[in-house]
Amino acid sequence: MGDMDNALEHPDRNEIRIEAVLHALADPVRLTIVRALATSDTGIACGALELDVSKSTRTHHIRTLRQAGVVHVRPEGTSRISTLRRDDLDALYPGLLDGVLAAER
Amino acid sequence: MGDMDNALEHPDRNEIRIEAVLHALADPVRLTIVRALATSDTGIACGALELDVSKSTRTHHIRTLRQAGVVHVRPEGTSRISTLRRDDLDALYPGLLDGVLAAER
DNA sequence: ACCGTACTACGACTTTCGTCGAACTACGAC
DNA sequence: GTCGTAGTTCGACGAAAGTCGTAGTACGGT
Repeated sequence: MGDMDNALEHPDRNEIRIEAVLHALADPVRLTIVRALATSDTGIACGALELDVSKSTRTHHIRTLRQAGVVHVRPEGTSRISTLRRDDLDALYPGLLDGVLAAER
Repeated sequence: MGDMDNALEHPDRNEIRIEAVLHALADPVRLTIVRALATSDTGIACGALELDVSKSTRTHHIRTLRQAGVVHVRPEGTSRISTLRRDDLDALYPGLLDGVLAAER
């Protein structure tokens, strides 16, 4: 059953590092994902995201976002539903997420 | 006199891209620089920054920040004084900078 | 003019990162 | 059970990024 190295592990709020968050957001694909998640309270399955990258690349980006503490991922059937960890990010870095999302250019 | 490729060129406010800003901020050395600049209205010379990297690396990071639109650099004698482009960043991405700087951890 | 200080330019090297395809696991439906 | 769908894992690859030392430019002081 794999190595369990990152079997849906999420950092606690106090384990989230600003450097990792910024790095996670500093990629066009991941930024697209975050923007999509920001418009959905229910969350979005990886495969339902409109991205022109392969499946494995999608997995890679979602994992990066998850390990950075930007998104929460929960299994649901055969899917993985991602949601933005808005409350945690707002608590740690008030304004950061809003500022990033304000850049609709 | 070099190639003038980036002779203190700064992007206009409307040329600043969020992706470049986030990438610029997503490095520990540059984050240190930004935090230092945030506490100084007069600006700081590259050499006056407390960093354990070489001179050329310092130049590299300051250029990255400048080209991303995060800092403004002006010559002053033999020094280059860097200042945070707080107004531009706040106008484009309100809250972003404050959020990043809130992370004093 | 000379010298020292402050920084930049240019390679070079190493590491990280984004990307992919192929093989694999997990779950639901039939 | 079989099949298909949804994601993951594992290398592998090329591109980008951080680091450095050396050499060079620019400016101020003497």
